[in-house]
Amino acid sequence: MKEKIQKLIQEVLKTLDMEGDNFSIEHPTDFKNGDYSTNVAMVCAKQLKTNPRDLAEKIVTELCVRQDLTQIRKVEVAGAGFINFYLSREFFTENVKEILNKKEEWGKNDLLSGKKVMVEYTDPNPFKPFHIGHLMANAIGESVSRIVEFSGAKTIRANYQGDVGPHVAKAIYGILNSEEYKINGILNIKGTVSEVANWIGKCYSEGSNFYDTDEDAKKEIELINKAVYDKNDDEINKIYEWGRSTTLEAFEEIYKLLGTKFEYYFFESDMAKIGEKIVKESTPSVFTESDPTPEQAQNGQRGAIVFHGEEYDKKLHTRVFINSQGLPTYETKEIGLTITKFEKENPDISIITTAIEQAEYMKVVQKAISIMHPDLEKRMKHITHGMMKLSTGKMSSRKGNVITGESLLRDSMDIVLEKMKERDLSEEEKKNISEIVGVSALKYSILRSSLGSDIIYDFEKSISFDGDSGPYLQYTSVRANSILKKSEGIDTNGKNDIPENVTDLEKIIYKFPEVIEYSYSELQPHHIATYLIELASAFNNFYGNTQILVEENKYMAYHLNLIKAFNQTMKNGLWLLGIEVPERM
RNA sequence: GCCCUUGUAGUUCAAUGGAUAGAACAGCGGACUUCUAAGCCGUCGAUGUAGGUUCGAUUCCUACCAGGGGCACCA
Repeated sequence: MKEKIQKLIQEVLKTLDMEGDNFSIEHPTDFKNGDYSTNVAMVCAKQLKTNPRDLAEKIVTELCVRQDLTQIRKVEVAGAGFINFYLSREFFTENVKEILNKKEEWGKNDLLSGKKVMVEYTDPNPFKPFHIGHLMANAIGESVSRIVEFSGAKTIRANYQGDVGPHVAKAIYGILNSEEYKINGILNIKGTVSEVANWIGKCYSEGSNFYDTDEDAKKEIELINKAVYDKNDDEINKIYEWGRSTTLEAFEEIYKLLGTKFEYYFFESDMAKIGEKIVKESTPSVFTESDPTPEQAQNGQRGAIVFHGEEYDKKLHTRVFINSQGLPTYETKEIGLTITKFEKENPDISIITTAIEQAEYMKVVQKAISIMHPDLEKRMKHITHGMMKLSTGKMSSRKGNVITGESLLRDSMDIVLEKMKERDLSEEEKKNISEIVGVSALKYSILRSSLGSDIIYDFEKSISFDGDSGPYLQYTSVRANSILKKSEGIDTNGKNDIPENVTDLEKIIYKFPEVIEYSYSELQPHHIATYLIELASAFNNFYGNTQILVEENKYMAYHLNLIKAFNQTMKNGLWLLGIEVPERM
């Protein structure tokens, strides 16, 4: 429709002997001002030095003599010179039909058709807890993956995990010094995968404490680190393999709960070597070896291999890629990872999701890569998330543990279960619903605001499910489902009239595809979240003020179709946020 | 010190240079013996400060104030 109006205006401009393509067509915030609105007269009036309102009148007159104004009921000049378009009843009726036909396809676009997009997100580290930041990255990455998919791309989901490095050695040190291990080795560690993974996470933080406070422990951890790398100690190898696979398995359980499935798992241990080779080959052309400090020189060390970002863009800075001990840093691994992705899948776009602290660093790394491969510069995108802060200020979960991503999820689910106590549902059903709704409460809290900003997670409010929340959206859909189910046996013969008035609900539903396009172009899932709240609110208003399943409702057939169309839109929209809709709740 | 980023209602968030700055929560006030009240309706209430560009600025530019992040061998 937007394209159609745009074309119409351009034709009119031509007949009026004017030019201009920098005008915009948008939806007025208030329905009173029409369904579409353009500022073309205001933009053009300046060049012509005429009054914008007069010009607008002229354009409208010209528009109205045209034959192809189907689906437009009225065109009007308003305000400072806006031209407002009012869509006809037929347009909205057709739109409902279109949605019922398209079903899961409703809202898709072809902005990326034939393209391949790789999205990397979550990136937890084996041996460390899956914390809240990983939860955020997962929610965002999954949503972005789906938005990209809805735009016609083949989406490839990737996860990048740090399976070597000091954190692993700290965890192993913690395990070696734990009571449980001392008694009977790792076989003595009992519990579910998730419990064992939590225990390993605890060993990590204990090991980490020792590293910071105890010189002997620090030395020992450095030896373990080397042993992990060299694989020359049987006992350490055994613990390493066991710990790595246990924590990875625990992550999989969380992904399942969250509704994510990765095609690729990349590991730092593999990327280090690849990156190192690339960096060394590009020294000194891209990277430079800095002079060693006097201290380093005394130890017989060389300078670090660095990249001077500021030489290419003064907003960038210098970063070390290979340190003076000859070890590759994270930057180098990132290069290895990026190049590996392009070699394996050659995606048209490669999106990475990380915490916002990495924003400046990533710019430098991506600059270094684009100097070696100029064609990749425009294909790499980095999106970030802020920190999740808990408004209550509490740092431990209901069960008294440190708040990990998983404990936050479990708490959400527990509260939902509690709320459903009174509902007439089986225990099995309640459990399933509490999982879906608990995940939704969290995901929505993360996705409702724009990327990069911190999120204040209010336990009480987010789980209260009022208003601006995931469960509110789900509940709205469940109500729609419920009425559709009840209507199944009802005969709608003689109730096929189409109402003359168009509801706000219909005026919102048809915008869905535009919202997705916009959300994709900005890589911002929150536009969808905002839209769905508006949609749900319009539905609840309709539902609350319309008696549908009553004998005297002669619009029943249309109303039921409208509800179906709403429900399809809500379902597709929630899918884009990675949220499922329960049958009942 | 330099670079990036954010300041919107009591609180948590929206707003592709457009019309009367939109929600939710909290507060206050309603309706319903109707299809799920986790709902609906009404009401109170906000653009950090000072300039500039523009027909029009929450949005762009400059300065200041206040938060967050980053700036060489961590990830």
